Amino acid sequence: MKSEPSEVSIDDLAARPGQTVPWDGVRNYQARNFMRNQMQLGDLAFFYHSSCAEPGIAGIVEISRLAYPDETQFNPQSKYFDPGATRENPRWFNVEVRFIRKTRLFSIKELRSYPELAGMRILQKGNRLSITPIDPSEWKFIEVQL
DNA sequence: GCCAACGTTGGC
DNA sequence: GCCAACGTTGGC
Repeated sequence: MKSEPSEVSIDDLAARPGQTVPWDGVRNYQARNFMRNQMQLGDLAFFYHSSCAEPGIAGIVEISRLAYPDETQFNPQSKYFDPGATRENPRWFNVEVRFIRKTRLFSIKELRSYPELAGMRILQKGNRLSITPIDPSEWKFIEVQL
């Protein structure tokens, strides 16, 4: 799960009350569907810092609340406001994640260096999804090196 | 700041 | 339903 550290970094998450954050503001249908249809309570995810000086995996989080309607879509003040969404018929959903631990920075450069990880969605050319599923074998390969 | 790649929008 | 134009993403 990608987050810009200037918005929410792994340290920001660790400092929050309850060490949780709603993963709101996602406005891509595929990413929404991963959250709404696939994610289960207790599922683990890598917390990835994107659009920054050192992009890469920076920590591990768990899903602490199942997907529910993203509050920001209803707020005209929010940059994520969606005039096409109603409370009766919400368009966007988000899970909540909880801090598990910080890791060393496992950079995108290093991720790219391992043939074992070449199939990772996040490494594919042109990938723009902020949320992508990860193969269990890829998870293990990375986790033991963190 | 650049720019390739992609998703969305909207006129037709 | 097509597709050009536009906006966004995100590594570099």
